[in-house]
Amino acid sequence: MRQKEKVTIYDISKKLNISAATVSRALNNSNRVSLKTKELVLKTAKDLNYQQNTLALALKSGRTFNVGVVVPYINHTFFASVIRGIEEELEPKGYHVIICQSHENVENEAKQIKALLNTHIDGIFISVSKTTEDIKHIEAVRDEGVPLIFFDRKKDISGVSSVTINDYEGAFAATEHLIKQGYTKIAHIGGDPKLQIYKHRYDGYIAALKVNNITVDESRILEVSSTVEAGIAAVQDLLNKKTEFDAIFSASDYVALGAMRELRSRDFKIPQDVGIVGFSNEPFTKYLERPLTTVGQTPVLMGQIAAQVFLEQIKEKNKSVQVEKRVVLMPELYERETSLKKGSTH
Amino acid sequence: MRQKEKVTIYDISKKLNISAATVSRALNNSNRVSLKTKELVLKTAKDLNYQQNTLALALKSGRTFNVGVVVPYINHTFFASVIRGIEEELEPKGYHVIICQSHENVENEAKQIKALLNTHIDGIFISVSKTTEDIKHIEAVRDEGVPLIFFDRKKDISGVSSVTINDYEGAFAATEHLIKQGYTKIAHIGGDPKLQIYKHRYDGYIAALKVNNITVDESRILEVSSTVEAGIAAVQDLLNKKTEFDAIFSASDYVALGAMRELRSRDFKIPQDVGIVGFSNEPFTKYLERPLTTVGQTPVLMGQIAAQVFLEQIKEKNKSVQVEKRVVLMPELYERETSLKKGSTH
DNA sequence: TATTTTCGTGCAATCGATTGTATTTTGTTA
DNA sequence: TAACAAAATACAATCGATTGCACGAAAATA
Repeated sequence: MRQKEKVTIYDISKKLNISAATVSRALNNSNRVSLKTKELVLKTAKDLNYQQNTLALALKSGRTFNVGVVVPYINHTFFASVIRGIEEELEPKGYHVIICQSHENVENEAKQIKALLNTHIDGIFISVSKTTEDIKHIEAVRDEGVPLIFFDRKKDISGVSSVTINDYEGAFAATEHLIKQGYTKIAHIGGDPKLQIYKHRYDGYIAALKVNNITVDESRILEVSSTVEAGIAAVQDLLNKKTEFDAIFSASDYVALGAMRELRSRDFKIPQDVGIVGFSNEPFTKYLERPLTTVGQTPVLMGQIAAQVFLEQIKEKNKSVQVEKRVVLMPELYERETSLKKGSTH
Repeated sequence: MRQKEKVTIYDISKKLNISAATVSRALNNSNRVSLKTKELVLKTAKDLNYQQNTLALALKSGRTFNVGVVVPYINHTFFASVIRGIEEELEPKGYHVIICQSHENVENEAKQIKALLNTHIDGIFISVSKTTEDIKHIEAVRDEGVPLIFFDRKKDISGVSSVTINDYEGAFAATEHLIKQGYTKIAHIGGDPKLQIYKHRYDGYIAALKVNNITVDESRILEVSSTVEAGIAAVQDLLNKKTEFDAIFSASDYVALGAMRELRSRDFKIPQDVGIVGFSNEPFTKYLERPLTTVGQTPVLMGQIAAQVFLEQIKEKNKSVQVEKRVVLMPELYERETSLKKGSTH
């Protein structure tokens, strides 16, 4: 298994007795090469199975046509779908998407970004980890002049574009939906408010209560990580403390799943005794024994738009204008069984 | 936002009035450079915030320290976990893992592989798509002399190593477990046997029936794609055709989920009327209202081993020996409620 | 036919780091 | 102190493609 010899433009130039410069120009369809030579070069390139060495090209041009995407977890459908959206937009333009995961760990995130910068990507898309407070590693991207786009989970850094969804409105709609279904003692199991998304969901929840003249009871509000186990623990916590509640608005589908499981094991009836709404519309929510009401976020669209923002940005890179673009998408509530006390509204 | 000027070894060499060659050797800790110069260079490199240009290095050395992983879907926990295993082994050694998805589409797969080869990765890990029959694009990897490792879903190509699990034994154990629970009319909803994994699961199912003197009823055997929807349709199909069955061994957790949902909506009781076993131990299986019995595959370990095989292979690359290594892992049955007619065995 | 313009090509530098082969400097020994 | 070995450093080619500049030949113009 000998390493196959790579064919270079020099091999072509030797074979045709012309200079490598001409071969390069011919391959790039320069109008400074005669049609005859062009055809000859193209044919020879094909015959020899010439493959352009992208490393050499990247070294010379400074562009690699690779972009990096950093997400907390690749196996969350939400993030996987955003990535899909980015791929759909960028692959037709010749870009290759390098996917990295931070595992919700800021050190990992910094490492991944460093590795990406080191391989000279043309841009970075990032949804920051929960533990990301120090943002030196993110500012470093901007400082190197590498286009940077936040999606879903952002940090406020001037000059950096972002594509997010309106978590506030999503949470507001979810909470108001519960209220309209007749629930009044609505608990909120949210996430760390250091992440804007969780802060906004919390705000939306509070606003919906206030608009509907329901007093906010702090004991019904918990902050947990977004895992099934945390959802189980959260319900145990509420029950142990004898906190009254007849509904839960969770900022995560996984937490909602855990909550449902724990409630069920204690013989609470869903949605009769307790109504539940999650967030993200993970695929499993639809197929649960009792399908989960949840807020859907159009992640593919989010990825597509993020990619478009990136493409605009590299266009403008030469002109020394700096444009910061903030796109906010509207979420949609999927009303399913876990919250329909009164029966389907459709 | 000016592009930060990159610091090169030439900048260091100019500043210290020495040649770039010496700087390079100093940075690489060559013993042909005096300790004094070394220290000077290292200090200056730090002061100027020198970052090695990996593109130049890759161009010269032919190694990029990037490896590619191609999977059908990144959001399947199984694949995500394998990737995690690969990362765990390879990142400490300075490698960067580039993740790609084929979306179960052979053309996509070929495109991704081409893109990877084009960016000069040092190796490729792949779990082939369901639609992969023509394997020219995979043979091309081997022919270019790029180390290639199959995991989970493999094709038989001589000289290519693989890490798989023993699907036969997993299926055998799952089926025999159902038999021991008293089920006799066990249906099998499998996948396309063109994929070895599904063929082996089918074989294990058949073998378990035969060993236990249960006649194989072809009408109880279906082939579907591994989605929830396909599981729903499969059960509908069985019922429409009035096929008798008191258990289902599914080659996919997603299909099992769909099957459960459809059975439940028709008022079948699980596990009393119908026992169910899935395959993969996807995280949601544990948290279903009725937790799903399933076959677990140690995917993180699979990734780790695949990475180790890769590391061995690049070591041996220089010596012109060609070693093909086939590692087969043993799966484990997780007995949960959907199959425990007689109650827990523990 | 002489002069200018256009066209097609080649030369050589460049991107940044590595490395075999000089060459210089230092140190050792007679 | 001359002669030589050893150590430290410099030179220059290399990886593969691109591109500004120069040059010669052909074509257009006077």
